Amino acid sequence: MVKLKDIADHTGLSINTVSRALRDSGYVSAQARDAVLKAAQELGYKPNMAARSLRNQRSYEIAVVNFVIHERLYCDTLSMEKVAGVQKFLSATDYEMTLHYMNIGPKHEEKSRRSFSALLRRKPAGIICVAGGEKSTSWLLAEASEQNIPLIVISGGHGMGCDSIYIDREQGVFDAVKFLFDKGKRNIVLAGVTTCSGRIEGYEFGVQKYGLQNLFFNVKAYWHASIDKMFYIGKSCVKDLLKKYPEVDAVIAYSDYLAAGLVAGFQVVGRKVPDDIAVVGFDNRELCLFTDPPLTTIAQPNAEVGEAAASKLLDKINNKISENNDVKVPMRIIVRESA
Amino acid sequence: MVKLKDIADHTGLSINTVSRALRDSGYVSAQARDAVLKAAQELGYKPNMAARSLRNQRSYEIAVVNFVIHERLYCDTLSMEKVAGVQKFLSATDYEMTLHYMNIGPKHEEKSRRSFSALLRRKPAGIICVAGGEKSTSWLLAEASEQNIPLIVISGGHGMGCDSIYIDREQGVFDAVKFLFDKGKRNIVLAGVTTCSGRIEGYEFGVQKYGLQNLFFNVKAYWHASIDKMFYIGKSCVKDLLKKYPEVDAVIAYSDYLAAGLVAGFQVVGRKVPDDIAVVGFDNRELCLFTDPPLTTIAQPNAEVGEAAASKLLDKINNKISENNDVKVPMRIIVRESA
DNA sequence: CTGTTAGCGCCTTCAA
DNA sequence: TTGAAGGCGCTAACAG
Repeated sequence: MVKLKDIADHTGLSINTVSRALRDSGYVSAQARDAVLKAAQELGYKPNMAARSLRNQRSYEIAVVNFVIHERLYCDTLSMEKVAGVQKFLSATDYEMTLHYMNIGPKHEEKSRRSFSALLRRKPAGIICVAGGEKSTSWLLAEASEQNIPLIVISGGHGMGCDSIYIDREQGVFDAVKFLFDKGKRNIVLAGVTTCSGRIEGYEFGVQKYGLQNLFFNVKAYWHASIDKMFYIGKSCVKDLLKKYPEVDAVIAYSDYLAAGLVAGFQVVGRKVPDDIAVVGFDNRELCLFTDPPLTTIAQPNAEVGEAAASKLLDKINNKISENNDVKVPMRIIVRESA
Repeated sequence: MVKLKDIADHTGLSINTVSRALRDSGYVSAQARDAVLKAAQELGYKPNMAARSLRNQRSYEIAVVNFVIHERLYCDTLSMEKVAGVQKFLSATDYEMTLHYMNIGPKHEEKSRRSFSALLRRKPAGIICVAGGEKSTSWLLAEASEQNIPLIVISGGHGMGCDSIYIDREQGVFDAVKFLFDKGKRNIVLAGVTTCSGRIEGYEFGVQKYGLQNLFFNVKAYWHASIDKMFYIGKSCVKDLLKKYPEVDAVIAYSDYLAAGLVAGFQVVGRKVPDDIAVVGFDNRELCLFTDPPLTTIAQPNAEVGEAAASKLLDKINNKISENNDVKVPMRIIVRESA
């Protein structure tokens, strides 16, 4: 393994000068610098991160914590695409990404605390929390900041009291309203639950702006209902929806699973999608490809979000930024055939 | 941070004795051992892995390489569940899991080689390749073994010439044949492509054993066709299938996407699933929940496979096993309503 | 601008 | 059975 000493021997300089040259930390003549860089290149030098970590008393590990709100979300595509984005960014740096899973919710709190402590004891250079927008994890932010470990949350909402990259659901739904309005739809229903953050605000802003009626339809599902249940609810709530809003000509659903159910339900009662009623989903799940017709939906740019989070975290680690702030990332409409 | 010296001071022993006691490497009196363990517990000692790595000239990083055969497979659920299984196992050890992505196929080879070299230069303690069953990656196995880095492949086939955990597709399809036979089906078609490894063998073994006709139906799809295309092929091949095998009363499809298409296609032509024709899919994708009726399928135990791979890799790292061998993991049928 | 020195925490000699 | 010494590769502090 090529080490500093090898470069030192090769160039006739001291180990220290080589080290300074490679780290670009000044006090090196241009001549020495060039010689070192050339030798390092030729010999294929790679720093020994273990030695560097030991010396600097800090690791070069970025821990990504995937918050698992629900058993089925262990490998949720939306999260995993973000993780892949983080890894993509880090692969071009000296940092390594480690991946961790943590259940949240009251009955997992003790175990989560223990595993988070274990994580902190490894002193990662930074932490990225994926999907950790829940209030129930504030203890985690506190612990990390207490130990001075930079942390960024990828979240569905802003104002976490820490750095965050957040998906602008509000704008996404607003865009969907605009999209439907431009298609000539004038009676746009939002089908969701009262707690579906961002979506309601974006919807209300949209209908207000375009002078439309606020037609909120509460599907009365649990936020974390199983996905097939959500589908079933969508399919079976169609009658109620049509009774409550007979004039409806478009629906924005708070999840693709619900939207898929609605599409199936409308078919059953003989309403044509999208001509009679347009349907827009949310999240761009794989399922969108298989509904009939395929589902137009509002997508998160997951990979980009992951990359942005990693980039911002490294800035924070290197003290390029100081005060906490939220970076907003836009959603965009994926147009298929349901709207 | 609590280090060996702290425990040494606390117990009045030397650093060295403490170290030996903690690592259970003998030459320590029972008395000293107990005192050390107690102190370590009390003080909350955790080894400094950077120091240990530096000293031992080896890392405690297990690199998981997720092979990406196709753009959409970056975050394929089947792979990611395996990754989660690896992480679950490792979280109870001193090892860390890092995650990497690598495209395979001729046009990515150069980049892959570079990124694999970069990975090897970090000297991971071991490597787990997920979905790396392709011949095109043999160079990778060679490089790892050249550098003496233990490697395990999670694969769809055996006989990789290295340690592997492989999913027994053959048995999975055989079980499906048995399952359908027990349901009274006697004209079971296998719908797939000629290259879908394991499935054909399992099918042929099954029909032979139960004295059935070998009814293979070639769907003429590319192995890596996009998933919506696969669905479409399934839907549109129904007529050909019925023409070729009018007597068919069950179909085993080589992928859930194809199976979902078949279900949709049978509905169009008025064949009832499962009464007229039973359909069994492969992989247990999320889509199975949303077909009408929901899809019975053959599932891989992904998490278990990941755990098994991690366990076996650590054994290999610690020289508990020597010669290469393949561990076969069974698939199992998930019964829903399509069969 | 450059080189020497010391030490991060751990583990492997080797001596007691 | 125990302890002392040395060094893994790197970088900060200091001296030249």
